[in-house]
Amino acid sequence: MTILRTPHADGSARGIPDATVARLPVYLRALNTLTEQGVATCSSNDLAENAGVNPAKLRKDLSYLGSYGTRGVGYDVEYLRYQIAREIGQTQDWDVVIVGVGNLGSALSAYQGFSTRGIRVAALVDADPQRVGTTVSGIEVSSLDDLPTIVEERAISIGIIATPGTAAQEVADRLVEAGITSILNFAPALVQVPDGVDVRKVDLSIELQILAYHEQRKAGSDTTEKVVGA
Amino acid sequence: MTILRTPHADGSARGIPDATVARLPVYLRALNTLTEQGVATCSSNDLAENAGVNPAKLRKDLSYLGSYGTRGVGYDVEYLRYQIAREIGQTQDWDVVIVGVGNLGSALSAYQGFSTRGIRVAALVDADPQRVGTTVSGIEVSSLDDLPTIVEERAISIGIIATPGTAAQEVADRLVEAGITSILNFAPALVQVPDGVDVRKVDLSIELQILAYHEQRKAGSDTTEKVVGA
DNA sequence: ACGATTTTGTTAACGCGTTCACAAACTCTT
DNA sequence: AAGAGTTTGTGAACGCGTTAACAAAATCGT
Repeated sequence: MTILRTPHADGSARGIPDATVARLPVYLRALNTLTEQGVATCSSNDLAENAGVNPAKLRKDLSYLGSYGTRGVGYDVEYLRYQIAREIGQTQDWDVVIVGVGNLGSALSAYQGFSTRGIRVAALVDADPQRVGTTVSGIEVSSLDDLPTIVEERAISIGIIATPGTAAQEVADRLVEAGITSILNFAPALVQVPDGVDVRKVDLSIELQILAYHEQRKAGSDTTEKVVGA
Repeated sequence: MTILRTPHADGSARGIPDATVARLPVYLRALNTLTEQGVATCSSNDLAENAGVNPAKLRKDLSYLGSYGTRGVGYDVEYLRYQIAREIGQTQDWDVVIVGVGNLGSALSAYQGFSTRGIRVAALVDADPQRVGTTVSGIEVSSLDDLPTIVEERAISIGIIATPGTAAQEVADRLVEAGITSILNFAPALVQVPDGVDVRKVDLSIELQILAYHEQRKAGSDTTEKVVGA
């Protein structure tokens, strides 16, 4: 069996590189900033600076979506914003369910950045009976056992794992079983999922460990590097 | 002026690719898992599976550190764990300061995953006078104005921004001014820092937006893709 | 109307990272 | 001791992403 994607036809489904997809939300935010500043038109240079990327890279990224700029002029901020929003599905709101209402889960449920970006925390779930029934960020916490019902009733396709690492795989299994097809995993553990389910992982300590590595090199370079010549 | 790094001499400072550095903490965790399971020796296949990467990639990554395995046998789990820990500076604890004690900052200050990975939250700082003086996760919240003193006294080199996006640049400036040379930015905003300061960015909503994009394609593929052949 | 200027969209070169494939090196069995 | 079987370390091929460079297309000034 072969799946052919419409190559350039309707304007929606081409093969956009992963690296580009990951930057589209960044461009979206930069465009929002420009709108707030009352800017109606911008060049790729302007936008690239606001997004923190190379202008050529920005133009190449946008070229995967279509030709939404005008040569000699630039991009209409509002128009481009809409085109990108449509491309990444931000013309609608996405309901998500958070599993694990500990410190991190609670913080995520209250996170302001979600609502302004089309993410709505629709349900909270926890395995701990003591937490079930309590209200967090104005949402009543449900039992992990009710996941299938919640997911189906509210047509949720995205789940967030905010549990300890030991529970992550179990939770992932139950999310998939309940019909979730995209998972954002904050637990410090690798989770296995069947084909067709997307998993992204955010590991808070790894980011710090990477910084620590570079710190160590900065400090260590005083002794292990040799400064030569003029 | 030219800076030469010792190419292969003492065993510490070579030019390890960024992509490899980002994976070393993952290997470290996988090795810890193996240790807990009582495994004393493992092959690159075993370890790669635990880390969720291609075995060849794992071996190549490790080859940047040195030759710590034995052909025909594999890797001594404890020995390799120590070598990686030393390479990424995890033989010591790293003190960090968190700026912004809102929902996210509070959650981070209580995050269990840090302590087990050599990260110690040494100080909490907030600009809001109402929060200064309160105790969060057993740590007294200090004023943002005290940042220089705190950073110097406790020899902190890593700072975490957990403020709203609007405050991010201001906080970054003050962190740099206080002597911080590595920043982990959770605020949904781009921060500019001088050369010599490392910044890494974690954007919680972007990760979800990327998932939403793929979800949209999954849903949309019913109509825009054509399934051909058998 | 037309040349000068601006800025996009795109092609081509480049570099980094991943993966394959295999020789080198080790253990185990006989 | 020697051959069979493992597994590492690495050179080479490959692919993806980034960047530079430029032609195409628009505006502006005269």
